[in-house]
Amino acid sequence: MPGTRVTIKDLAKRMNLSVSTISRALHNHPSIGAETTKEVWQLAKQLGYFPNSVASNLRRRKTNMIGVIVPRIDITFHSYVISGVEEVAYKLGYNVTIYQSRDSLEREIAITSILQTNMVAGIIACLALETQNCNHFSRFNSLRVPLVFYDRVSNDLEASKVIIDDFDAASRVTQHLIDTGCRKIAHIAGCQTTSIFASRLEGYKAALLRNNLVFDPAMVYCTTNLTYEEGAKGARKLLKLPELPDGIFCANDYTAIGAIQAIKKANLRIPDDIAVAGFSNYPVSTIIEPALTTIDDRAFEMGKTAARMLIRQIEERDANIASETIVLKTDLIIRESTRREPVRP
Amino acid sequence: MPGTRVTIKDLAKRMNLSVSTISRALHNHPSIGAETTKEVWQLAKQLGYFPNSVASNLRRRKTNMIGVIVPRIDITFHSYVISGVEEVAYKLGYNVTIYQSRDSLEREIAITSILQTNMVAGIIACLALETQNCNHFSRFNSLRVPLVFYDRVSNDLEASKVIIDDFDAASRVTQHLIDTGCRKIAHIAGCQTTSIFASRLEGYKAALLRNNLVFDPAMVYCTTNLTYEEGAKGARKLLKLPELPDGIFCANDYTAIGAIQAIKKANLRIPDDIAVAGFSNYPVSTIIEPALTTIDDRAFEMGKTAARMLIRQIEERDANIASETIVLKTDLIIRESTRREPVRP
DNA sequence: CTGCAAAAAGCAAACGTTTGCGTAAATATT
DNA sequence: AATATTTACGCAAACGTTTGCTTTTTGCAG
Repeated sequence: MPGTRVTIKDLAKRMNLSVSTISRALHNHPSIGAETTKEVWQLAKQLGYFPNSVASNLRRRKTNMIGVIVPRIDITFHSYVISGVEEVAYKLGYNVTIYQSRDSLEREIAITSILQTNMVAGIIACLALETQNCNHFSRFNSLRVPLVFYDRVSNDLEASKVIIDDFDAASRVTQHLIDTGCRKIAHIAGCQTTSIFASRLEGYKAALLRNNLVFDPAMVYCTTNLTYEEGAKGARKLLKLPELPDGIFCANDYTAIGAIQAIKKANLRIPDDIAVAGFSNYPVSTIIEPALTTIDDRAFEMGKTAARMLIRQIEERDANIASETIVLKTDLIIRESTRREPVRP
Repeated sequence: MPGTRVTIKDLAKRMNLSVSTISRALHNHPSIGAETTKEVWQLAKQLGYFPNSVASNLRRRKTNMIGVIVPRIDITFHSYVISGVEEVAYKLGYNVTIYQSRDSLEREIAITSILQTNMVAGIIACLALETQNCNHFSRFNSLRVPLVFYDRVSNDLEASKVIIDDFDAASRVTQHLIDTGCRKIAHIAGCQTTSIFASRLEGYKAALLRNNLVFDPAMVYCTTNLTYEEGAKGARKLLKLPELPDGIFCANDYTAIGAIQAIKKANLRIPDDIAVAGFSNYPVSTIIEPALTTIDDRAFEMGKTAARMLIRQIEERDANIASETIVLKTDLIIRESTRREPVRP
């Protein structure tokens, strides 16, 4: 950034003061006279002085940059999280720099190096699907850079987490399906090496067992990426089963919507023939017909919480805070896709 | 970032070389012996050395940080743009820092100050709705920080732009509606102080006139924020007109979807009674029923283009590139919401 | 051996702040 | 009036790199 930037030195020369005095004045340090301080501020404004934060960062040996690693920015969930992070970061004087792992472990590792090089003050991350172990994050422990995971978290690493109770949420959705009369409930599941998706499967299982329903592995369709297409594919497969399911719990809203479209194309009624529930409460879940029953996963809230937690850890680093885990409450949002009419005789 | 970071000095001491030699070796400078260079790299890896980019940035007087200002991250369009920006920035060795103006001028101004303080290498921005004049961006001209606007751009400022031809796109959609037999076409318009939305209105008008259809101001419903709710509200209002429209062109997909839902609630058929077209080609436009005819605005492409353009300007700054404008091609995507059956006799 | 060019490495300043410590003048305390 | 205290400011080093210039070392022809 060339072009002639005005620096503290320029102000010092102009006022016949030392740079240290200027610096202190600009920070309203008490040891500088009120009059002087005022004049410095005036001149600074007049000359269009802007502090150079990279110099400041170097000297102070810390930045106020928060590094965020998301799988993909353009997935609704993550864009909401980022929005929340940016919101609180901005208010507390932090900057946010963003990287997409695109669910690639290799890229995630490269990003951690970049973050270290850039001296970020703290990190918020959602693990890539490919990521099994988190050695590449462990360096931040020794560097004393706080680290907060959200949603897809690591258990083999000392770090803070903001999550929802996927097991509980999944179990509640499933229970809801049972309550509306479903007896043969299928599940379109996410990548089972990722704990949140494994938990959703477990929650589903638990609800079945709790209600004395059999758990049939054939009723579970596993996908790696939870897209519309995968949802539709899963539904088509489930519809070919000898015994048709009367309810489907999908691991996210995208697959649920794909499933709904496939089911409608097969000329089956939702929810009368098959009830469908999703997970995340994306805006699109109110657009699809019938509107989708789903779990609100509090994405924006999750971003804000992660940022607040991280910043607290950054600022109280001396206090040596133990890592903490926050579990956000989720809401079951009931809409038409599971609102079964009482069967007419 | 305390914790003991290993620096160039540490390497120098360990190898009995000067820091300058180490620095040059790490940059594979030819004036350092091949053997030495190799050993330096080895030791660096062994000791876990990572360059400190803030020191480097200070010395080189430039960063490789690209500042991005978006109205909101969680709007589909912008999240795609950001994704594109991040994608090319990552590949070319740049970092991306993101700020939301939330369509507030005040906040946008504050953000420009932050960016200056942070010595960003270049800026990509989409103007806030509130922004009428761009004085707060002009400082980057004198600082010689390249600036690329996308989508909502400023005309009263020397800066590069990546846009689509809103007038042309709108005119094509409207023509399409006319071609399918619509004769009384309404328009749900965006904030008219924003040029892209004004252009869309103009394009709509132009298509009408070109086809000898009257332009009726009563057929235009203006909104400030193009939300689902506003779309529904606009549609309800249009449905109360003495003469019902037989087609509606909406300034974006959100309003189009709101309109579709309102029209369906009013028990009118789409497209038979009223055809509806949107703008942006959000994923949700394939979810709504009937699927929405719309303009693909190439959001991801726009982000990539803006980033490439910006980085070129950053790196060829000496060349003193004049600001340039790139107009991306748009596609008219025809779906069920305008696909009228030939009227049966 | 000498001289000389090329190769390899070192010196030291600079980037713009921050900050511990020191000091002079102004004020307060006996 | 002499000492102690406070107030207001300056000095200079440091943060970790980069880089123009200088110096040393090496290789080699004369």
